[in-house]
Amino acid sequence: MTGIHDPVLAWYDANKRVLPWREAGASPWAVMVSEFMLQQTPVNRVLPAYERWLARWPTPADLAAEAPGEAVRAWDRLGYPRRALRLHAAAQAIVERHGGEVPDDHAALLALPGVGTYTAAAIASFAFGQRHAVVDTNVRRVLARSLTGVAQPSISPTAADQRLAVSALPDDEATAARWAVASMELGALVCTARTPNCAGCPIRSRCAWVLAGSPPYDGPPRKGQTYEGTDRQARGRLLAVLRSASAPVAKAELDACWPDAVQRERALDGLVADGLVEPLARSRYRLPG
DNA sequence: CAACCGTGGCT
DNA sequence: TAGCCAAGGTT
Repeated sequence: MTGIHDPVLAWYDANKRVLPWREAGASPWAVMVSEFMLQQTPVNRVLPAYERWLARWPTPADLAAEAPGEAVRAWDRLGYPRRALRLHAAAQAIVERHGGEVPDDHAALLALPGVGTYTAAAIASFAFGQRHAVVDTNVRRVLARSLTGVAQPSISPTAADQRLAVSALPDDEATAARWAVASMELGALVCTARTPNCAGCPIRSRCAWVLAGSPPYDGPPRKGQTYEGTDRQARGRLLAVLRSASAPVAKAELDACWPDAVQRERALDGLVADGLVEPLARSRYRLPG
């Protein structure tokens, strides 16, 4: 399996995208911001928000000093706005517990709000050059195909995925760090979910899935996520109104953005419970101050 | 652990 | 067109 390292690393050097968080001057904080934004949001949509965010808050302390609502507003339409709240809380934790510096320790990273197994490993690897299995959906797919020989990885991450990724990690720290980005980039650009570009793949001659004749996916059906008419959509509508408002918003204005009163109240209550919306006196609402 | 949590582009 | 998918985390 080590046979796949060199071709993927060489492919990466020749084909990697130029991304701001990969520049030599990118700080650990910049890497961390990018990782939060990239959780379930495509690169192209992250780029503008990322640039604005770092220009405004170049250090964790800068963000920590702001009201959380400003983070939610600056999050714009990246989706899953709780990530903005968690990034803000993580910035505060970094100031309080780590002197304002993004920690380089995996366990310390994992203890931050909004940082799970993947993000902790990604920051430790990308920002600090450490050796970690950085297992995201791209890497799971690359390993599922090239090593396991199946069209798609399991629906949700498993301990087996993690073990496989650990076993595929180069021994040398610097090489492991390069492998982490490179294997992820291969999954993003070539070994894609829908229509992989196997003709352009540096390891097609060693890929277990290709060698098996590229058999189609035969696992359980993937749950298609509906969106129309869901609480999520209602929450999105409500929050969009509050994001664009510069002053507290009257309840009546929120009522106008979603017809079903029961669902609307549930969504609003949920936003308040999540800390994304702050209720004020006289039935007015705003982003948390 | 399954369900929940946004938003938009692509096929 | 309607689904599928996107650098996950939390409960």
